[in-house]
Amino acid sequence: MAYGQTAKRDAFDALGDSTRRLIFERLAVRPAPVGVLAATLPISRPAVSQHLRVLKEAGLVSETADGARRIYQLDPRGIAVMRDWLDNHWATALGAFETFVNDTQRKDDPE
Amino acid sequence: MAYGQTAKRDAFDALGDSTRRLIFERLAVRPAPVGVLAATLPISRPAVSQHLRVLKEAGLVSETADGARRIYQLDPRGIAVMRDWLDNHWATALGAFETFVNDTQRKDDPE
DNA sequence: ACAGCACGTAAGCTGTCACTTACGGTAAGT
DNA sequence: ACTTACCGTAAGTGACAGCTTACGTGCTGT
Repeated sequence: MAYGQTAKRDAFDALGDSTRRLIFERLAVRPAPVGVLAATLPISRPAVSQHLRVLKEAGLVSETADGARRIYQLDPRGIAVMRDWLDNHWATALGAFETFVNDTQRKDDPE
Repeated sequence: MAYGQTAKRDAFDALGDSTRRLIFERLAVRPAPVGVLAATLPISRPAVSQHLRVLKEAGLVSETADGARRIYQLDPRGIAVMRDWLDNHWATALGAFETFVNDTQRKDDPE
């Protein structure tokens, strides 16, 4: 499990920024190089590069060299890690909720 | 759809902080009041309160009054919003990837 | 070989956010 | 009624993170 729980950078940290979520959504529609992404965003091109590095370290995007350009696209591994985390904790919460109800219904029993 | 895409605060913004992810994980195991959470965390109790407010605004946790204490527990709505977002964009990315391959395989055709 | 393009990195600045201490409010116990 | 416990809010501070400009590198075409 190379991508056990977290990558070099946590995927949730990466998607915690709204600009990176925008980039993520653009890449979901269509893989693109840095310049194209920067043209549709209100920030400079180096800023997009920095965001892409964070997303890459989180395992959310992958890089493909194409001459002088670098094509970025979504990476399924990072998304899988996030989904697993959500599902796992949600399953735990469901079990805990039953225990919680059983513990508290002794003194409380609404309809 | 009261919780269409985002709540008052985006769920990804809320889980972008590692301390809030810790609180989230603790609440997944077992609903708890503020004081109990703060006792197991390296930060003060008011700090935990502030984090809980962020998580609540994001629809990730819900509050239940129990005398002077406030029991916090996970809220399925916020988690569902995040999963939907991930699944939706991932599905989009899969479709886009096919288009991308079709466009680029004209000059490239590996096995 | 040289000019031009696409991109990453470095350095510096600024705003935001997480944390603290101090305070006020509500509920339970004596 | 008074004290104690549990909690949220306000105000202030410090650190981090995102942004910009400037620069260096590698690839492409003429």
